[in-house]
Amino acid sequence: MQKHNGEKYYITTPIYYPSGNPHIGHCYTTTACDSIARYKRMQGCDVMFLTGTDEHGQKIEQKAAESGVTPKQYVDEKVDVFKKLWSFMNISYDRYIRTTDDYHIESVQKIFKALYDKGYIYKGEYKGKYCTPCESFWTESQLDEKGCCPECHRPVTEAKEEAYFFKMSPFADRIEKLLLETDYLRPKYRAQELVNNFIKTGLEDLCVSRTSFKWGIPVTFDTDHVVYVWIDALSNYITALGYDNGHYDDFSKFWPADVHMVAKDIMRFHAIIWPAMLMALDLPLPKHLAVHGWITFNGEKMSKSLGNVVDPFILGERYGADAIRYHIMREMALGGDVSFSNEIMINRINTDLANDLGNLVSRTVAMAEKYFDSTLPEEKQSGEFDDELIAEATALSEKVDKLVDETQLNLALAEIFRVVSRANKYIDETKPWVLAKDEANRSRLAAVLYNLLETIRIVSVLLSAFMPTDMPKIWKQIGAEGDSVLYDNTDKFGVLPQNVTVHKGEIIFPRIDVNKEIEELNKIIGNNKPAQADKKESKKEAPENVALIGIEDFAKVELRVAKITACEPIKKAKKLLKLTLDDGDGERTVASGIAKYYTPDDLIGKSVILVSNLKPAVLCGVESNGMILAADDGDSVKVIFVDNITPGSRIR
RNA sequence: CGCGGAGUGGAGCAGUUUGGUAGCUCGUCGGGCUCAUAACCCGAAGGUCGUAGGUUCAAGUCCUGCCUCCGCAACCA
Repeated sequence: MQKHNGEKYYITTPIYYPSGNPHIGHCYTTTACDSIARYKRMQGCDVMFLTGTDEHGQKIEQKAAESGVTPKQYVDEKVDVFKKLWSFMNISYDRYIRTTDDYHIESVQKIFKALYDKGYIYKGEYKGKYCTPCESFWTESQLDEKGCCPECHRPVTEAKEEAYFFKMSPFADRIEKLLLETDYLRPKYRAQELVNNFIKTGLEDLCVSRTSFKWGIPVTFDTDHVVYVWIDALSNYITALGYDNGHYDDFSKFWPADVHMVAKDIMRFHAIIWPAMLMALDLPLPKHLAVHGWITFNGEKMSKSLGNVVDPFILGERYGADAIRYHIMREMALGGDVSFSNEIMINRINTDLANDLGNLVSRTVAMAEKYFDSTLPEEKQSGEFDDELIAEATALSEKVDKLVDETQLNLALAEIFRVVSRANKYIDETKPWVLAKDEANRSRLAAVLYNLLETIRIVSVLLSAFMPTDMPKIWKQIGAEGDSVLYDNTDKFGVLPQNVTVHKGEIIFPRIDVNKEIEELNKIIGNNKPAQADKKESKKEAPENVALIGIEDFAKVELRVAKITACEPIKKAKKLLKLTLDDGDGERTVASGIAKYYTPDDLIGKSVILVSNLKPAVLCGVESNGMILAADDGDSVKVIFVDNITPGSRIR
């Protein structure tokens, strides 16, 4: 049992990018933080729980333009949706930061200037391709086969601009130590990967300003520039406390943060860039970075573009916000991904909440009502099995404390439900319905029911951090109120009055009919057929979506027959083969992503169709001059061979 | 040989640090109970712990090779 008298505790979610509506993934991070925040408050901590939205950037600018509103109007609308969801999910954030808030803007400008004055920020030039929807710069070589964004496969725009850069290299050693030698990163096993990929290879300086769009925080001393995402977004964790602004005055109290919780896709920024920024500012580092995986839907990564986003509003409406909160926290282990499906969720709700916990409350309260007219008599008689139940119940809070501190919420919930199971077993052991048959057992029966009510009290108080809406309903039924529902009494037994009165009420977690429910959900959501089927279909449909072109467009592509004279794998690449071709005029080198399907021996001596006027590109260190044609059905790739014709022949 | 992680009963996972009866949840089958939301409790079946070697009295656990999968990085011109 931990008791904290006003000790500070600072926990944050990332600030979310409101270019679309929130989904179940946002819900996970936020409810996990909320549960920890609530738990810490129960323990007596002075908690600051921060969430918010990251509202700048080109993508927002464009989305707004598409909708015919100003960027500010656009984000205002989205922020409303986020806040509505958090209210719906019963999220108890203490502060909500928007990067468009005046005080944040003020701080960011000061931080930028401070870093510049210290010499950590300098002016340089940025060259690259920019994908607006993904808000990402790519180098030429990173683009996909169509020259589009490697993530979303939409067109990119050429970008070359004057930009400010943040020097990362001075902090490399300290960051490496932070990752490898401290318990900053959770889970730790990702540290090695980060160090090898980003630090050992030399930390590249970070581009921290842009001139290509306007929707951002202006750099005060060079107003053509706006601050690019890093310094704007990451610094929210300190500006929200009042760092370098007069709006709040909590920085000295709450910084450093106890936990930043993030999903693995932004781990890198929080594991490397954010510490570097803090080091540059001479500020203490946060204590922990808790990284969780993704919620995958029927095995597919959830993403807006794939259209398999689970709408938390729909689910919450059907099963209750607490059931959703419980499910995602019970399933998600620190670090790993978790597969989400309606079936898994409904089963989880049925087994744990309806069968085990809900039914435990229901049968206990029903017996108290039936045998004692709802009010237990004062006289109790202890007996066999009591000690074990009491020992497990009173030992629970200490275990949960530890696991919450380690941000292992799934394990904390498992511990709690172990005690729920123990209580159900206790009923079988003590057989109250048998005791009830003989008036002589009256005081023993009373003790059994009292022990059950106490166990339920302890369990439900600890669970109230995770399920804040439904646990008070249980308290009402078991007659718990006031001090008895305090965290401080979760390690004590005998807190409820001896003559406690129960109030039989509605079923708190109704059982859900799995088949019926899934059917209805599918009707509502509509598009969640098995992911495999979807994939195949969309691939087949793709050609129909391509716009018609005229012959003049086709004429731009020069196709020729070329003979493969030599072929070897490219060392650094998994998918690439380096082909040496005779195109009729001479030799050229082409890299082709067919290493999975062909060996060099399969290819040497054969003739293929070459796109001969393709711009050269460097792939894995090999300059590729053109591409060869191959058919791709998603599962395999077949190169198109041409027999018995002279290399260099035009194809029309 | 780019870096890292993982392969354990039908499914999902622990256990590997500090070798010594292979454990949990769900599912399946059988039994018990009837207070309860057809819920609860007990029991059983089912694993040569990816593979081939090695160290050892003893290996899921340590060592080596190989196979497969995943993540990151890097490329499917």
